[in-house]
Amino acid sequence: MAPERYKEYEHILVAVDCIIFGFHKNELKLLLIKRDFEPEKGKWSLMGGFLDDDESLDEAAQRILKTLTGLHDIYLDQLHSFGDVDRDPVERTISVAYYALIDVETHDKELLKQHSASWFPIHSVPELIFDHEEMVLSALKRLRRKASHQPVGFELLPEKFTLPELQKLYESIYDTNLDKRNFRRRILSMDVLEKTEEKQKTNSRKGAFLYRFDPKKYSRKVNNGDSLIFKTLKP
Amino acid sequence: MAPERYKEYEHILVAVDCIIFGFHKNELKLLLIKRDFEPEKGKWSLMGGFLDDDESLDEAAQRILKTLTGLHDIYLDQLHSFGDVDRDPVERTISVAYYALIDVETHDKELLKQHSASWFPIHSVPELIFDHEEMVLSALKRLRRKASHQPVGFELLPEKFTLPELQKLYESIYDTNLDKRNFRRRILSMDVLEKTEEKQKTNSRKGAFLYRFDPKKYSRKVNNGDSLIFKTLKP
DNA sequence: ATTATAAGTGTTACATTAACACTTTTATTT
DNA sequence: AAATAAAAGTGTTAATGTAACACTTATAAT
Repeated sequence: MAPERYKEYEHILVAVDCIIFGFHKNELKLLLIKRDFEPEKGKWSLMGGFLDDDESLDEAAQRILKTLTGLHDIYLDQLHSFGDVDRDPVERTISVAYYALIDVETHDKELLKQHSASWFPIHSVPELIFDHEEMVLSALKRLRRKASHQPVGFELLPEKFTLPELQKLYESIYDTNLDKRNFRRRILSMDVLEKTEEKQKTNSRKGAFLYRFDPKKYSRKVNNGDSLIFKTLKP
Repeated sequence: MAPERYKEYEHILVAVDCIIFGFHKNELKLLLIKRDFEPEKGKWSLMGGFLDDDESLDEAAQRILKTLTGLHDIYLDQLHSFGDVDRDPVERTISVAYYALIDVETHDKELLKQHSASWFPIHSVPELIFDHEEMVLSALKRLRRKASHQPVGFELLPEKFTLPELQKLYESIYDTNLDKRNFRRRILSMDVLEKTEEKQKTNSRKGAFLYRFDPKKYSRKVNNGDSLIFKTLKP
């Protein structure tokens, strides 16, 4: 006979934390909120909350992110679960971390509604509570790995973007400098970009052509199993 | 004031499941146990158990694996957490999955003590309980990715092994055939193997030289940041 | 008209990868 | 003793991919 419950075992608090990366003003940024409850009230923290009984982990991540920042329908990838006994000083809690890449421009308005969330340049992240710094480092590692296999840039940039912007993005992800000619050749040879006739003149007198990511071409490639491998980029 | 407990939130049962890969008789194998409790008693399952209050996730994985199979001090990597609301029909449970690669020969004796655990060829895995099949597929994917960056073979083979054995291992991981000459050149050029004078004659009249993995050379390389990238192997 | 600034463009040497077939060794068979 | 069968072992070449490198173009501002 099936039991109704695994009675004898410990039930534990399960948290979900969200690591959100953005890209703005040629810098990779991390979204943080000022914690408004104890413990560590007033300190900077990832967006976190507890898993409810009636939602999956993925759903919890969506809900928590939305509640704290207004961001909704963001594609969140699960990163890792953190389970050290003492990671939360209040009570034994495990945390399942998720991460996402978003375009700061497109989502800015939603965020403005909120006062407690702000973007920090990835190199000037303040002290974080609990093991959140470890989570961020782990997410950054994952982002780098992901970026070397897939054209992640497109998730972090607005619909239309220039190649110099895309290059700056990769440079900030890898914290390095890349050769313009090699970078362009590689990106364009992936054949997932569509050039528009518009020029963006924010950064130069000459202006740079705007490109758009072509999701059809992209998904056709991915479905064909063509790995869009974007090998380790070197200066 | 810091609270003593996050009282208002749901406490949930946290399981840990272990996916163990082995390699024997030129085949990639998966370790499973026959479940001896309800629900699904008598069905095949991954090695699983519940997280205790006083142990980390990593520790729980070690303990659970040891309890059910006798295997101890195995390097377990965290895979993913599975959190669908209905994944366990008895009670809402999330499961953190871990995976490991072990050498069947070396650990065989410990396993023999146990009657409920057996190895299954990866292509003839029986029906599994809950979402365990999804876990296995996900682990296999991860193993393939790992194998293309690091010489995983060494974790799955006995101390001394022949190059044809190592090739068979990679072939079974990728489920493909590889060119002998290219394979050998690549493996040997990584310079982490040591050739012994012994020949193994189990598989041929001529006999194949036994090699040994040189952990010093390997860790020196890894520490130098030399990625032992073993690019996608093609036939 | 000049200047300053970022965008844009090609070529070459070098390294890596894929494709490919024959020889060697030795236990077994005749 | 010779023939055979079966897996181990070995190199070369063409094609592809990668890294290094410097000048021209377009345009707003002066």
